[in-house]
Amino acid sequence: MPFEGPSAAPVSAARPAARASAVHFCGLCDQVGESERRALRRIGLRQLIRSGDPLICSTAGDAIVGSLTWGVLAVVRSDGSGAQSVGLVFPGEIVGDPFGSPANAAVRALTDAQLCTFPRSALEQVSRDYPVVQRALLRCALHSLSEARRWLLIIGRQSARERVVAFLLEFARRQRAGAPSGDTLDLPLKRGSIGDLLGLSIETISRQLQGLARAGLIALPSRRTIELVDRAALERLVGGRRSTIERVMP
Amino acid sequence: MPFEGPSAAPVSAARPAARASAVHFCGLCDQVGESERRALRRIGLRQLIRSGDPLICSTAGDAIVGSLTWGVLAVVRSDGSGAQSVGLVFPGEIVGDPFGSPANAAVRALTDAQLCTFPRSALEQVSRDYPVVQRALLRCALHSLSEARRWLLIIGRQSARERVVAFLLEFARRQRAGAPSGDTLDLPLKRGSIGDLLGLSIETISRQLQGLARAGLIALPSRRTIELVDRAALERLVGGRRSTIERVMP
DNA sequence: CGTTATATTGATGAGAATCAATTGTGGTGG
DNA sequence: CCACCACAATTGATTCTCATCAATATAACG
Repeated sequence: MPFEGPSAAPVSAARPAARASAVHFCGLCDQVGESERRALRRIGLRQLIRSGDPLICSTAGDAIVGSLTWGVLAVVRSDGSGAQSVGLVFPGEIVGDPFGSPANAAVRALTDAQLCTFPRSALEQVSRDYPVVQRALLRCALHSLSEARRWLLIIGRQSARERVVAFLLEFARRQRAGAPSGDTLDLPLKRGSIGDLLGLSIETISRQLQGLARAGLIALPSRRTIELVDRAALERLVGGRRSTIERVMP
Repeated sequence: MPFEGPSAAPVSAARPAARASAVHFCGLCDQVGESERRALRRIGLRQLIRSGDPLICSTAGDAIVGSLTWGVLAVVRSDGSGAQSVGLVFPGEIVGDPFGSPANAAVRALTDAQLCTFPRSALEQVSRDYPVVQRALLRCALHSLSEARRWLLIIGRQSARERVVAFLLEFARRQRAGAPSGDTLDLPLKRGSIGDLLGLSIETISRQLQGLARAGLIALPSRRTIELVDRAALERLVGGRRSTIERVMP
């Protein structure tokens, strides 16, 4: 347990809001100029979340919008029969609906995580004063949409094997911002969560991983570590389909 | 064939850009004031598209963004082995990526359709001058994201029966803006397209529809018409799962 | 009225869910 | 340090759903 503070403890937002190393193109604070950043810092709050904890998405009746600086989050739908993930959030991406009603957001931390949170209304004011912020938000939304579409393609028609491989490559891709050229994934998900995400059962995930390992395409040194041994072969497995991924908006 | 003009024929953009009846909250021209609307009208072009035609997403190297006024579009990914839809576009929603590279968008009309198209760069200029436009774009993007997440939930874990029912209800919901309280759907999709959208085969779609009809939940008066006879029962079929749909953004 | 797309229906098989049992992995306290 | 426990992961056996192949049937259309 890397964190010693209480979970989701607010921390004074004194420093610049983003670490240069762990963010990619979609960060909120990284797409804007110095003055906007100051304004954001003024209303932002730095939060630490412990793995497994839910993100509190509203404070005092006001929804919040968060910009993840490190860690991985999952967007989940929790109905009676267990939770289903519908997406992941990686560093640099944002979570929470700048317009939506508060309270019906469900986000859970898959790893210990850190994010800057902004009260919805305050953020709105800032984005009125600084159009660039508005622009950054739009970019983020479009990015998330693109990722959601990506998942749709994977979930839609692929076999279990293809889904698992796609997941691994996807995870490697999105995580790479933090750990460059990593052929060793440190998966923060347990099998069940992967299953949720891919629409497969725990057992199927396990079997597929073992199968891939037996085929020599990956290695499973520890329970939560996966090595991409033969990345080329893995990409060939999902290859035929990845040709024209589109960055469309509707 | 309702349209006589050539497909995708540009039409002079003389009138106000939206018909009041067929749009809902996410229209581009309907969320902004009069002056913004004038600016948009100046750069917009009205286009008619024939059912089945692809939307040309770039003109002269510049991508376009379109705001659908009526009809239904599908966002498709077309790889070697046939097309797969990843989403529908209903009146009032927009299509095309305001930031993305041109040319790799794939959108096809499912019905005859009409939309206002804007050159990407011109739209960007307008949204710089009028922050409200930027805001409207963000709203649209978030709306689309929400819909994409919805699909993810449906496609993710549901059985064929549930998916088909969910599709019908979803379609009824989204189409209702045009035809209020419609328990009679005029499906512009052929079975194959539904299959694409739901990740099911043509035959399965057919079987499920027939099954629902035999159970008395729907009626199939004609090939492209579906009546929701027992909407309550239909909603019960997908019900358990729809509880906490979330409008989240990450 | 033939011709071509589209839809329905049936038979079969592959793949994944499910049920059930076992094996690992940490964590705790005796 | 080891026994013990709760939890995660693996493995096997079985069932069931859906894709696939194949054969009509029904429109749609010139």
